This record gives sequence, C-alpha cells and structure tokens, in this order.
Amino acid sequence: MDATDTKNSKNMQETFKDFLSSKGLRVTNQRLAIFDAAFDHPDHFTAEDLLERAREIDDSVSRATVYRALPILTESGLIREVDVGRDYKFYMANRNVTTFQAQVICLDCDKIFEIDAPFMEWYGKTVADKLSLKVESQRLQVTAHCSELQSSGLCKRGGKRNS
Amino acid sequence: MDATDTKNSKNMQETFKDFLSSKGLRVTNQRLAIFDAAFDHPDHFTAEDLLERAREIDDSVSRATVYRALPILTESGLIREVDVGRDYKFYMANRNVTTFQAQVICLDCDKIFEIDAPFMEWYGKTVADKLSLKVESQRLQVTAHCSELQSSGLCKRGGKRNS
DNA sequence: CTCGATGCAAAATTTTTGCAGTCCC
DNA sequence: GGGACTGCAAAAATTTTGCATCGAG
Repeated sequence: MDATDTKNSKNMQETFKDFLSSKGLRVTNQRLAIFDAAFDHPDHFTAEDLLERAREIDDSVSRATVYRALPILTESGLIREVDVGRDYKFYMANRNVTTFQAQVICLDCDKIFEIDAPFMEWYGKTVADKLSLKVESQRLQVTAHCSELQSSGLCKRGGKRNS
Repeated sequence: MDATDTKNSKNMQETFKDFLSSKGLRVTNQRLAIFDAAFDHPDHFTAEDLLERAREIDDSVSRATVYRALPILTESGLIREVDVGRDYKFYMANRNVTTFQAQVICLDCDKIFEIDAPFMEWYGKTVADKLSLKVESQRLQVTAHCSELQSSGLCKRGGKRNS
C-alpha cells in the first residue's frame, strides 16, 4: 500500500469516531456499521443500498437510523451527497478527492461518472465576487447519451446501477 | 411594446397550440389554462403553484392534469424545468432566453436567481469530445449565503418563495 | 444513571396511475 | 362517434417523525 494512501477504511473509521465525539454524538454500533457499509461501497449508493449493506454488518440497523446517519456522514465530509435529480439521492464515500467533481450521467447505461472540474472553483469565486455572496456548494452535471461510448467499451450498457 | 418582443403570452399560446397539434395532441381548455398560468407566472413555480393558478382560469383543472401537462410543456421548450435538489421541482416560462442559464440558490432568502453561463456550451462540448458522448442537458448551480447581498438590497430576506 | 440513539410503524410529501366518464377532432 | 383527455382518489415511493425502549458515557 502506498504510504500516501492514508485514507483506507480503518483510518477513516477512526476519523469518523473522532468526528462523532467532537460533536458530542455517541459512537454506536449502528453508526459504525453504516459508516463501514458506506466506505466499503466502491460506487454511488442510495439510502436503501446502504441500509442493506449495513445490515450485513449489523442486522439491527434500521432504515430510520440510516436516514438519521446520512446527514452526519455528509457533514463530516467523509461522505458526499450526489443529487442527480432523481426522486432518491445518491451518496458516495469521499476517498482521495481534492478537486471539485462534476457528474456525467449516462441515460443509456444509467451510470454516473465522476470527473474533475477544477475550474469550478474559479467559477464559484467569480459568481461570488460578482454578486457579493458566499458560496456554500456547487453542482455541475452533464446528462448525455453514450451510444458511441458503448462501442469504445467505456460505457457498457447494463451497468450495475440500481433499479 | 418593443417590436422585437415577439414572445408575449398571446403569441406563445399560439405556439403551444401549434405544438400540440403537430404532436397529434388535443388542444383542451385545461391545457390552455395550465399554459396561461405558467406563462403568466413571472418567477419559478412548483406544480402546486401551477395548479392553483390554472384553477383561477379554469377551475376544472385537476392536479393530475397539471402533472400530465408539465412534461408536454417542457418538451415543447416553452417551459423549463429547474431542479435545485429539493423534494419538489420548480418550473419556469422560457421567455427570451438564448444562452445557458445557471442558478444561484440563496439559502438565506430562499430565492433562485437565473444567470447567464454561456461558457457552459463550451464545457458541454469539451466533455462530449473527451468522452465521445452526446450531451442531452446540463446543470450548473451555486448554492450560497447572501448576508452581504442583503445589505446591498439585492436579496431581501423573506423573498416570496413558497414554503 | 441519564439522556441521546434506536427500531418500528405510521405519517408526510410529491408524483403517478387506474378507471369511469367527458369532449376534442 | 371514437379515442384521447380528464377528474378523482387510491397508490407509489422516498424520507421523516412520534414514541417506547435501549445503551453509551
């Protein structure tokens, strides 16, 4: 393992525990199970996905607890919310992300690609300066068709996005 | 009225009727009431807002018909969907918009500002070229706080955004 | 021990859908 | 007149919440 890869699950769980304690929140088995489930997931996941995986770790985890844990996880910065305009939201572990991420949503294979969009930091600053406001968050998404992408093999139809 | 202001409600209603006919859809009183309600609205509105206003024109309009009309209106290009990540969607009449619009969402006064972001056309093309896919739509949003904006008078707290 | 956290189920909220009746073309 | 369209209410689907109980500190 690379020495710079300090963001493995183990270390991150410690970071999460520290975050909970620092906020006066309790370190419960359910929260840790949810955290582990989230951080083990390599891709985007929904609240329901997370519930299912967390229950494999601790079957006492309830849906309500997952929904109550998600805001804590996103506030900690360990998990990122990815809202692509569906009726449910996606989430994703924040591993070694340093630059702003945009999403490319493929309508054909129903996949979400994360891509670097560092210029968005400049854009946010520009908008903020022009209107004299304080940027809280930004979102940049491109919805597209990938028929050509499919032939190149990058986008395999039937990607494992959930229902 | 400016001679270039060809997009007044009257003309636009004709455009809508033509669109319906061209698609083999029927021109009903309810659809026209919904169209008028939408086009008279100066700001962003929700499906529920639209229902309420459409009923002032034709009180036989039902919620279901509003929800069934919205996809038709957006497909016609006369109305634009503005999803800022809440549990309900906003819509807005497309008046004299020619360039790509980004949104600035103010967390303090709960208002949505539409701003020109012409460079997004370049961005979409860049992404498309790099990944060889066909851009369907794009979304760019900045969520911000406007405490300073308030003092400048641009953002009055208590703007009339719905609950 | 104490009070924050949890599970369960009911509620809330927005949008969709089935069906019988209506009215545009 | 025929079939698209509509209204109504029930259904869907995701997220939130009240309450009794549990357990972390």
